[in-house]
Amino acid sequence: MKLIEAKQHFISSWGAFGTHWGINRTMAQIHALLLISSDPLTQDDIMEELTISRGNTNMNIRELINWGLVDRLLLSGERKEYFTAEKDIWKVVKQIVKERKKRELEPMLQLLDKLEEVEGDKRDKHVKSFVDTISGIKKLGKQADRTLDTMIKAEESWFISSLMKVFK
Amino acid sequence: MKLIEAKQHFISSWGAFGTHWGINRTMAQIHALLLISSDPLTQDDIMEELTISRGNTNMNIRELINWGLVDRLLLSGERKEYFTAEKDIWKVVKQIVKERKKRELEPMLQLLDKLEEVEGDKRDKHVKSFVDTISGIKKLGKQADRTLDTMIKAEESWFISSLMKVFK
DNA sequence: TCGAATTTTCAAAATTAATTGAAACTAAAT
DNA sequence: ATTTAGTTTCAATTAATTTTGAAAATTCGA
Repeated sequence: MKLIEAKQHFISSWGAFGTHWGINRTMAQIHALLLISSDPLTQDDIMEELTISRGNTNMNIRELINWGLVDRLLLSGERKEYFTAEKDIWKVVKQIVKERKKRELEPMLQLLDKLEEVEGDKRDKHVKSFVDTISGIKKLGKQADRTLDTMIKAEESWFISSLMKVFK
Repeated sequence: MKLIEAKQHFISSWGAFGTHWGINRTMAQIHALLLISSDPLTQDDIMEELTISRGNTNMNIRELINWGLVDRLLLSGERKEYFTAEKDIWKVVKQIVKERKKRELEPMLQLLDKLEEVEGDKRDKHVKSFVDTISGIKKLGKQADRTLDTMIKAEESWFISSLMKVFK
């Protein structure tokens, strides 16, 4: 397979992959493109490469910057802005985990805390079924939260070697 | 908070949560409803509770069964089908991980294997950047694949106690 | 075998999400 | 101060996804 073909393949697959994880296709594609580019790219480069509009490109780059996955780069003597993606995939994964934890897991845990305090007789099977389910989710969720915190702080080498020992 | 109110809260939040993870709102809501119900429910119960159409209910129940998250139940003497969800949240998580691994991670790893073999001089920085990124993703992906395999086989108690020791 | 109860399908409609592109805005260069 | 290159915004459009509901299919009891 030629490089150009392989790149296209990767970009489109990464885009499709993203849609299964609640990330829009274009955002995932821009990320993929920046991941495999040896040099920083401008908005125009990205528009042209992915054949998408200026507005779409701009909004999704901004969103990637919010997620901490892409950096704006000002080259001296150049008026245009350039963009690069973090290439160390372990850092990328940690960053995504960090953001999703903050945006989704933490609010969910707060909600579960409130729901667990529902009024009513705990011996009533309807109440019991509800509280048991909520408690179970909360317990696992809190564990996941702690585990992810540690993961976010970890080095890749540490992650791999430690998990290799345990998960065996 | 009253039970009925708490249930509605949980169902709607679980639905919104699902949409961030590539799962449609209704499917997540039906799953939530079954999770917190003390008894099995019929299609009509679900339709009524969530005020959704028969077709929608039916399709999403089917999808939940495909995912292995919901079981069909035939009560003797009853003509209608009843449905229940696995209540053990650890089993639920393992089942979701198992399916997503099969549907998404494994195909992605296969693709990366092919893309890594791109033609061209590895000293060319364009080729190198591409191959390095692909290799990095593949390496982490394969590690994740192995880790998840072990997790799928694990007991919850084992999971929590082991991880507590490592991630500390 | 027939008929009623129940489940399933799927084309059309409704809803939601993504994308465009032109205008407004901003900031550097002249 | 004005022009110009570049960036951002957002209302309107387009595309994708979800939902409906009625018809078809199936299943079970009489």
